[in-house]
Amino acid sequence: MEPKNVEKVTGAIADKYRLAILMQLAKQETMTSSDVQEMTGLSQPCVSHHVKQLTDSGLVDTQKEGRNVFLRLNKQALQQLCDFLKGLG
Amino acid sequence: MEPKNVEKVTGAIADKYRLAILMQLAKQETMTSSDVQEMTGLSQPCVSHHVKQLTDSGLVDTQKEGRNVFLRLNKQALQQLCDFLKGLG
DNA sequence: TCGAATCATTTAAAAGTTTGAATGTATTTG
DNA sequence: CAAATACATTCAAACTTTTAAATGATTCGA
Repeated sequence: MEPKNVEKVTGAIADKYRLAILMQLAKQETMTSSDVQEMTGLSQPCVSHHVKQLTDSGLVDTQKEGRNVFLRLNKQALQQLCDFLKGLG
Repeated sequence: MEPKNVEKVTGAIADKYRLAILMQLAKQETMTSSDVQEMTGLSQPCVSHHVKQLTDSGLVDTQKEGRNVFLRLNKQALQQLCDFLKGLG
């Protein structure tokens, strides 16, 4: 993984709410933006913004079905970050 | 590693200059703040600020010798972050 | 001891992030 | 079709981070 991408991915993780989303997706496989809204208590536009950061970073994939957007962890992206960190240590 | 700490550590990584410092420490074992200043071209106070973020996060240990501060990667902290990420994926 | 070197802190400006209200689009339900 | 639901986008305010100038402390060398 390129440093520029590491910067982006770690930046995506480095937020209370986004980390909570990632942790929930680790337990739960998928959730919708509405689920996130309920879980966090954030406004819908704010959730939309956080979800965008997660998808832009590659950590989360989305799949639109009807009105809903389903989020899913991208385990490969996580693995790639892990590999980069191992390369450092 | 606690989520709160993950947030802090990933936040410490998520910067161009701080990531460059970490990558250099992966190659070079130790460097001083002056070395960082030279490497990055940043002002001395700015370097001091970034180094503080890295040490506060636990990713970097410092050792003062005379006028110099020697930086060193904390591999255990890196490993702990890695373990957390593995737990997600 | 004097001057230079290394680093920390304070302060303030510039840049970036986070947030929600308002609004818009698309989809489902009655 | 009208109303409701799910989500995106635009905008502006609040907040945080990044940056360097100014200053101060400590250490080393001549």
